[in-house]
Order: sequence, then structure tokens, then C-alpha cells
Amino acid sequence: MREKKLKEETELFFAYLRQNGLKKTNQKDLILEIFLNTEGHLSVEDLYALVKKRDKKIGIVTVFRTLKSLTACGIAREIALGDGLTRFEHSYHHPHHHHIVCAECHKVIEFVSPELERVQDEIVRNYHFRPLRHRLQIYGICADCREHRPVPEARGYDSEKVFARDALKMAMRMKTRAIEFYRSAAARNQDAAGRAILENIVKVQEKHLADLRSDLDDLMEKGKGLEGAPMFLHFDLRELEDMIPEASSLETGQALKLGPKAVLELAQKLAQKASDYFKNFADKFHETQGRRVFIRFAEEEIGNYQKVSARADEPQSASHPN
Amino acid sequence: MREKKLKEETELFFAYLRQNGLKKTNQKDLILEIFLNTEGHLSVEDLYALVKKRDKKIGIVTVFRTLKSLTACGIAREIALGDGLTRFEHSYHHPHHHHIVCAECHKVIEFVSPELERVQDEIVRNYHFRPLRHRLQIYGICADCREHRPVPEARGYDSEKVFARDALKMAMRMKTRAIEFYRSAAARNQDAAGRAILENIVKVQEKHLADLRSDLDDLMEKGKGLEGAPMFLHFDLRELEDMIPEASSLETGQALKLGPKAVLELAQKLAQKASDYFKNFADKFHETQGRRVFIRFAEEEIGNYQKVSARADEPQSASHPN
DNA sequence: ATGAGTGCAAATACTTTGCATGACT
DNA sequence: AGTCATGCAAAGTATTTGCACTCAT
Repeated sequence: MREKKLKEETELFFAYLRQNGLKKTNQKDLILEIFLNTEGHLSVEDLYALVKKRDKKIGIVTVFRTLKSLTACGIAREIALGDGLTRFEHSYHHPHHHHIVCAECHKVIEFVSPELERVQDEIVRNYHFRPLRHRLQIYGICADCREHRPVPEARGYDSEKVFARDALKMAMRMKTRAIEFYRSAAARNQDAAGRAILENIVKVQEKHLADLRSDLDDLMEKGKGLEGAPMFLHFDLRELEDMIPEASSLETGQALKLGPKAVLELAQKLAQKASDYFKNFADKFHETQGRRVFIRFAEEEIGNYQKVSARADEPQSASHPN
Repeated sequence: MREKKLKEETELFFAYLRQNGLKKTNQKDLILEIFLNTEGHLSVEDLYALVKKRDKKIGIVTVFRTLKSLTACGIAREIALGDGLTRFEHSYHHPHHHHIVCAECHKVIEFVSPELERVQDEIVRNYHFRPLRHRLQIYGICADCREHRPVPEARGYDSEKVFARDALKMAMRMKTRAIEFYRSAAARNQDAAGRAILENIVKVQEKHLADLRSDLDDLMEKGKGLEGAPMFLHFDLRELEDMIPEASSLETGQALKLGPKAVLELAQKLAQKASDYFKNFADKFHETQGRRVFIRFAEEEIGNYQKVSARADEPQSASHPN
């Protein structure tokens, strides 16, 4: 897994060198290797120190020059955390994000917030700018420092995996809410045929939720230490809640009576909404594991609806199949 | 006006010097004066060039040192716009804000967005950080550059005044929406006494709107060139719209019948909501003209309600007073 | 008169450039 | 063989510090 990724990035670098008539050297190889195997936010000096351990006679200028190439081909990304040093972080398959820096212990939290991006986009458009890029740094005091707890040793997480973890968690939360909605709607529905479809939807959704959970378990299994990683994808629960209504909102004073057609329409609308939402989410990110989670989820939502809809078209008797 | 502000800032600087056992010199005076009279985002070199015009033998070190003092006492604020230079902008009575920078012509738009701040606050809290400060820089291409229009000469606006202008505009927009709401509610209301109160509310609100407009006119009169200044306070219309409902939402299928008591309750709720919203807004800013607009508006909302409410308590016949 | 302020030059910190030598294709 | 890369030293940029002299309190 890790090896595969390293290889991909190495390939990318060599391709970049080839395309620009640049030469492959041991120094570049070593600098790339050490950069890729070190998570976190390295200054040139930091990386130089690490590189020097393996090759005493390498010069810091070469580190500067190599980092410039790595930035140009998208493997590294320059960041400024406010201490006057240019720092570098992994860029390849690592989504754009922002930083919260503890002013005391200099711990750095990385996060991405689609809501924040949305608000920014609106503002930029309002001023008739075409947005190119943006940077947000937030400085604060972390809970550990505030409570005078010992500062935990800095850990670099694989943000690719953390992002995938959070994407799965987000999908699961949406699924859980949808299940609650359909279950409650089924219980309230006075129309027997409509109720049967709602119950079928609940089953399909539960299967989907179980699949998501098993994906998450696999991921956590493979990526040891992932449990400790802070949330990377900051998702706004209110957006989810807005998307899937309370089942009680279906009732308009009278008893709920949703026939098969109404139920299918409702289910299609919700599936489409969720699918669009996740597709839109995916568009915000470049090729990453988290993005793939979103795309798959969007497709599965539509697939789930089709399953339910196909089943509803079967003869009425088919309420206990197989 | 301008002189008064300059004097205030000068006083503040001298007080700072006194309190720190530092000495007043011609060089410091000159640097302060030129800084205060120059809007925009000055680098040390920029300011040095301006200062040198007036005093050939001043040294750049003195500019560095004086800017440090000005920053310490809150007259100047360091900013980084991504070009590697430390730039300085006015800080005294100038609210915290963010920057949108055109990557082509380097035009800078300053803006503040309460919604953005809210989202950020939520995120920071979510990671258990106590927020200290944050910086957001957005890079993009401005409309002028995109359409290959000549770049208008850079203009420095007095952001204190621009902020006040936008605060007034925001208040007026809210007021306009409220008037629409009450007018429409009056037209729909079948209850005569309730309608009379609604009509009175409309009158009071129209008076308030006229006052706001006259404040805005005064401001624009005094601050020539303010028309051209881009919006500084970026307010989200949806928040306003959420706050004041559509009058049609009052109807629940049947004809609208709101008695005096119901109308007063409604008016009080809305006035309180608007007042709280603006108070909360004001809390986000340090002592500025814009902040005072918010506070005054918040108080006037409550005052308006009291006027309406007192009037409603008069004998019923009092529908054509004086 | 005391002590901070000033302006010069020198130092510092980070980064880039020039150049002779060495390494890749 | 030719060209790019490397590592050294040197230069560059933004800012700070040391110091002798000046000026404000």
C-alpha cells in the first residue's frame, strides 16, 4: 500500500524530470525518499538535517532545488505557518486543506471544510474575482496546552487515509439518518403497500450501511494508528440534517397515507439529493481515496433506489421473496 | 473628522511612548503622520520612500523601529499578502478583515464576513482549540484583469467609513424587508384592530428607514469617493431572509386573523431577534463606526417596538392621534 | 545630565545565483 | 560528448543589532 504510493510519486517525479530534460541523481532520489517517508510540515532545514544523516556530503542548496522541483510536479506543497519559514507538506493525493496551529506547542491540525469553501467561493464571486487558491491559518491554544497537560508527541498521519476514514464516517452518518427516516415513515404509514416498500428500503439501506461499516473497519485495520488522528474532513451536521427531513414532517395534521407511487417518488428524490450532494463533494477534491468514497457513495445511492424500485414493480405477492 | 482621528491616533502613540519611557522625536512624528495619511498596504520600503521625500536623511531602520512601536500600540497591523514582504495597514478603529488579492494586478479587496467567522469559530471549537487569531488570503483574478480592461489606479479607502456605510446598508436592507413583511401582513389581516397596529408598525419602520437613509446620505456626503469603494462587510442575504419570514408564511390555510395581542407578540419577537442579531454582530468588532451603527440599530429596534406597544395601549379611539 | 533615539554599518536568517567540477544519458 | 547537477562560496533580500553620536526630557 505504502510502497505502491511511494512508487507512484517516484514515477511522477521521474516523468517530470524526463519531460523537462532534467537528470535523475542519487541526491534527488534520496531527498524524495526521505520527504515521502516523513509526514508533517518540514522546513528546508528540517529536511536537510534528515537527509544529512544518510549522506554527509549533500548540500542544502540541493534540498532547496529539489523541493522546488517536487513542488512543481505536485508532490510537495509550500505552506506558511506564520513562523517565517517556508514549510513543505505532501501534496500528491493529499487534498487541499487548512491549518490550525497551537500558539503554545505548535501542534498543527489539518482540516478541510466544504462549508468554509462554499462560503469563500460565494464571497470571491461577489467581488467578481475568479478564485485561484486561498490559504487560511488559524492560531489558537489547544486543549492540551490550556489544561497544562503534557503535550503528546507530534504524530504525522497519512492524510489520504484519514480523509477516506472521515468520508466513510460522513456517508455512514447520512445513511443512519436516512434509515431512521424511512423506518419512522414506515411505522407511521397507514398504507400497507407503501409501508412494505418503505420497509424494503430500510433493509436495502441497512445493507448499505453494513457495507460502509465493513469498508471503514478494513481501513482502520490496515491503517494502524488511524484512530488517534483528529478529524480531517470537517462536515457540518446541519447540512446532513437539512438534506434528510424528520419523518414527522411528512404528516400534515392527518394520518400518513403514502401509496407505493408516493413512496417511490419520495425515495427517488432523496436518493437523487444525496447522490448529488456527494458528487458535488467529490468535485471539490482531486484524485484521493476520500474522493473515491464520495463518488462510490453517490453511485450506490442511485443503485439502491433502482433496487427498491425494481422490487416494487414485481407482482404484489413478492413481499417475502427468495 | 479626519483631523480628529489623526489626533486620536497621535495621542494614542504618544501615550504609548510615555508609558514605555520612550521619547518623542521628529522622525517618529513624521513617520506616523505619513503612515496615517496613506491608505493601503505599505511595505517598509514603500513607507521609507514616502518618508524620505520629506526628510532626506532619515534611515530605514527608524522606519522599521517606528512601525514596530505602531504595531505594538494598535495603530498599525502586520499583514502578509503572499509576496514575501511584510506589509502594514491601519489597525486603529479598523476592524479585523481578510484580503482578496488579484494575482495579475495585485489589487487588494478587504472584506469581513460574519458568516465566515462563524463557520471558522465552529471548526476551531470542534478541535478543542481556543481561537486567538486567523488569517485568510484569497488569490484570484479580478474582473478587470479577466476582461483585459485597463487596471483602475489603486485607491485606498477609509475602511472605517466603508464599514459604516455597509453596516447602514445592511440595516436598511433588513428594515426594507421588515416593512414589506408588516405591510403584507397588514393587508392580509382580517382583524381590524390588529391591522391598525400593523399599519402603525409600518409607519414607525418607515420613519426608521428614512433615518437610516439620511445617515447614509450624510456619510456619503462627507466621505467623497465612498461610492467607488467595494463592499467591505460581506453580509449574507440568506441570513436576513431567514430572520424575517415571508408574510405569506403567517397564513395556515385559513384567512389571517391576528388580534392586537398576537400582532404585538409577533412584533416583539421580530424586534428582539433583529436586535440580538445586530448586537451579536457588534460584538464581533472593536470600537468602530460600523460597530456603533450595529449597536444603535439594535437599540432602536427595541425602541421601535416600545413605541408601537405604547401606542397600542392607548384608548382604542386613538387611531388618528395628535 | 541622563538615557533613549538615530543612522550608519555590520550581522543575521533565509534563499538564490555563479561557477568549477562532477555525473547522467 | 554534451549537458545538466552538485556543492561550494558569494550575493541577494528582508530584517535586526551594535555602536558612536545626537537629541529629548
